[in-house]
Amino acid sequence: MNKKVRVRFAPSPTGGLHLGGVRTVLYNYLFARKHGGDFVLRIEDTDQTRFVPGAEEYIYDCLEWCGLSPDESPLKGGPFVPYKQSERKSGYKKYAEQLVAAGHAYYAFDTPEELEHMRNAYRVDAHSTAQYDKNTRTKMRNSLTLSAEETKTLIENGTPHVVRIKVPENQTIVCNDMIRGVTQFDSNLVDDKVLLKADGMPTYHLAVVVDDYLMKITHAFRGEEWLPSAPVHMLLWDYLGWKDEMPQWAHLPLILKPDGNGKLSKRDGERLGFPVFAMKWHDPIKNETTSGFREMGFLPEAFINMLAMLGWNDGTGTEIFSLQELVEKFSIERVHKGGAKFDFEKAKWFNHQYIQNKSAAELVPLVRPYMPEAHAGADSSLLEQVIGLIKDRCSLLKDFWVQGSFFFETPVITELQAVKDKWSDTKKVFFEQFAAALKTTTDFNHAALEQMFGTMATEAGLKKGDVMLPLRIMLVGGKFGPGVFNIVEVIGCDEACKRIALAIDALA
RNA sequence: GGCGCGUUGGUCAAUCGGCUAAGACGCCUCCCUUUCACGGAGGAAUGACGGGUUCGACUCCCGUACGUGCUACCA
Repeated sequence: MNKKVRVRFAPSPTGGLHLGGVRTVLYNYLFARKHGGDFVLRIEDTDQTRFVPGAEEYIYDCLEWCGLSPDESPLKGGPFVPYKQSERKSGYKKYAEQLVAAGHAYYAFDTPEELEHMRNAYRVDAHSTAQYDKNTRTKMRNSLTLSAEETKTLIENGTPHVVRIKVPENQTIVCNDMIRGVTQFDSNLVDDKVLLKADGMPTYHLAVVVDDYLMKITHAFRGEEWLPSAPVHMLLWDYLGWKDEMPQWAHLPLILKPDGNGKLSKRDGERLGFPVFAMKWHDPIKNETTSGFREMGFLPEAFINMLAMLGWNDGTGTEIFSLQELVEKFSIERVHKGGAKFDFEKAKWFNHQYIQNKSAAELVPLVRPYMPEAHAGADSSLLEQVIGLIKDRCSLLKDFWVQGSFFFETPVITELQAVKDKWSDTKKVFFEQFAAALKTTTDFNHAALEQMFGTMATEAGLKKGDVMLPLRIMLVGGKFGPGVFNIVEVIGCDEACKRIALAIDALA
């Protein structure tokens, strides 16, 4: 066990990269970095019926945005090219045949109709379907029931056929998992999975073990949904004669939906108003676009940090970790066994922390893409000033616009009624005088302005508190935002006077 | 249905036999702030159930319940 650590993330490019997928990438990445190993990205596109244009490129983009770039991939290349299973197609057949020759697999010629019939005919009760296994394979059309001659003829005639593993009877198959410890399976309950499909492509089961072997993978991390098929993989490692090279397994817990039960899905995100994909995904087949964490205004570091904590912690209570710190602290043994419900509020909290830890200047280029087009080119020093004023009330990058749009455009007043209720001629006169005073004052900074405002209010026989809120609503449009006089200082005299005048008109 | 996996506050979770059960998110109260936030101080809220083992069990074992995953020529 002193081989160089090599791990892989092996997605099937069929759509957006889901939270759970990114976390699997992350744990692979952390483990590889921690142990000075290699992180491989392998594209498992063996199902040609599920090909989705753009899905592969999307994965590369996601990993890059997350800052989790692989050392070897279809894009980058590496010592074990190609890294796409569709391009490795020709390599799998010989292993399937090797298994047939050794008596660990067989050819099966059953049509979909025949399979369907078998599943119904041999089921033990109404709730289940029969498996293709030791009980039923003797009743099907395969090289176990057909003579060698018949089998040969069928194959030579080009009869569609698959290769199935011949699962042994009465064995206990043990999977030793780094997270869960020992799990045992009764081989009598494992079915004869297809290894090589009729189109010549391997199934996942054959492809993972062959490629993990060929690519010298030492540790295989994947979602918990794979645990039930682990015995098939164990058997394959054994039958192919690679038992000593078998990677160590770790089956990661699932990420569940926040409410109710079940695995988190794209639909839940839509229903509950949060993303489940890392980045925006456009499905060219269904022609629908799904927004992602990036579009929502997450910083990749925060997104990664949040994901790391969903199912793992270092035991100290620390929650904020840089990627480098995660690399140092991460250990697969501390990953939980149980699934975690995703909590979007907590996710936002992580992002808030990261935003607060950045200076306004650092935030300028990050916030800019979330500005509406008309203001995307806003002056950087203005932007920096605004960001500095509002960042502590922003959790997402897109919050900067909702919290600060009034710095850039005259707002629509949504809370006029709150002013109107207590409006008076005295106040009207006061605000007119205040606007006039703004134009002549030489000391245009928030502290001086506030003092002037207070003094004038008193002179007009008004309480400062009675005119603060009206001023805020005139300038901001609603009851929110940073200090009113900071706002006056930033938007400047002309704009402030204009908004006051506009509001006075609206109140008339 | 079968098989696998899991189960500490609403959520994420610490604990690896000594618990008066950390911490974080969220929620509530108060302070700060003549707005809303931020920040500060408090608060409510937890071991699924039943048996064992043990001086002692949230921690170990066995059942039960519940949840979840798989049960495709999909991954």
